[in-house]
Amino acid sequence: MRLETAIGKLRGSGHKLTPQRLTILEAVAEEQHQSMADIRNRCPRVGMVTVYRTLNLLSELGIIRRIELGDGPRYELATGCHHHLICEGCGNVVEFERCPLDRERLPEAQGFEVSSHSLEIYGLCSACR
Amino acid sequence: MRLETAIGKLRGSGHKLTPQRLTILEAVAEEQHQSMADIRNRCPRVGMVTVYRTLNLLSELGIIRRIELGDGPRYELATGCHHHLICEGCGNVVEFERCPLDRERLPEAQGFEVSSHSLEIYGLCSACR
DNA sequence: ATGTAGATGAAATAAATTTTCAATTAGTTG
DNA sequence: CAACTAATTGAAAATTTATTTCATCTACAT
Repeated sequence: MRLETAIGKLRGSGHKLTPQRLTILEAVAEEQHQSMADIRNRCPRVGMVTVYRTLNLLSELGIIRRIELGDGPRYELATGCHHHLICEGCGNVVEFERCPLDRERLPEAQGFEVSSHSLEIYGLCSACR
Repeated sequence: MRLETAIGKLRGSGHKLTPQRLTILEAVAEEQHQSMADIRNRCPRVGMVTVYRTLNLLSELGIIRRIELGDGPRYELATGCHHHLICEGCGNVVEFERCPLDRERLPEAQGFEVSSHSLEIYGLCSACR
């Protein structure tokens, strides 16, 4: 999802676009799986309360998503595909692009309409093996 | 992973098997994605501190895993495959068994040795559509 | 049975998150 | 474009969640 789409969703659901919200959105969009600390560092002038509230609002609207990769909560834009490799040795996380999902085997048959997904693959990185 | 395997891992890494740890392990094993509240309800006689410490220990040992499905942290046995359908409308979560991953497309080539994974599929359940 | 390193839990502490509420502002309306 | 209003912000307080401390206890090796 592009930033513009996110802003459209926000406005479309009757919320105001404030400079704070824009800053936070940009912070989350800038890189994958941002921690609270990452986000607050990128938004030094936005009050903590607003950061928490905005992350909750954006999550509820389905614009961003909270994920767990081993340490605390992290946030990402709720785009179609996220794939993470998580090393159980050193805790390092890297993304990869190529989607290993077989669409044929997705459970759409149950009446569930799939919009996006997040995949966490656990194992050992080459350094830790 | 069966409970026995988990116990083996725990002991094998030089930790003691206490009744508290066993209770907590059983609580996590009993059902998928258990919340802190779920776990504490199932372990009423185990002190809060021990619950937190044990969940951290078991996570570090790779026996259990912390995941995020929309509300707070949840815990599961770190078995090979977990697949969740998360409705963005009502927040409901259901599991499904059939693994939609195409092993061929997993990034083992990068020297990463895959041991397990967790997949979260977001969308709308039939009721919310 | 005994010894001991490791484990537990109550209390205190710290960290993370939410609520409250007065002041501010985005976006509409005249 | 000035005025209005409901939504938003943020400082402080409150609450919730998680960790540290430390005296006591116990699993398990001997």
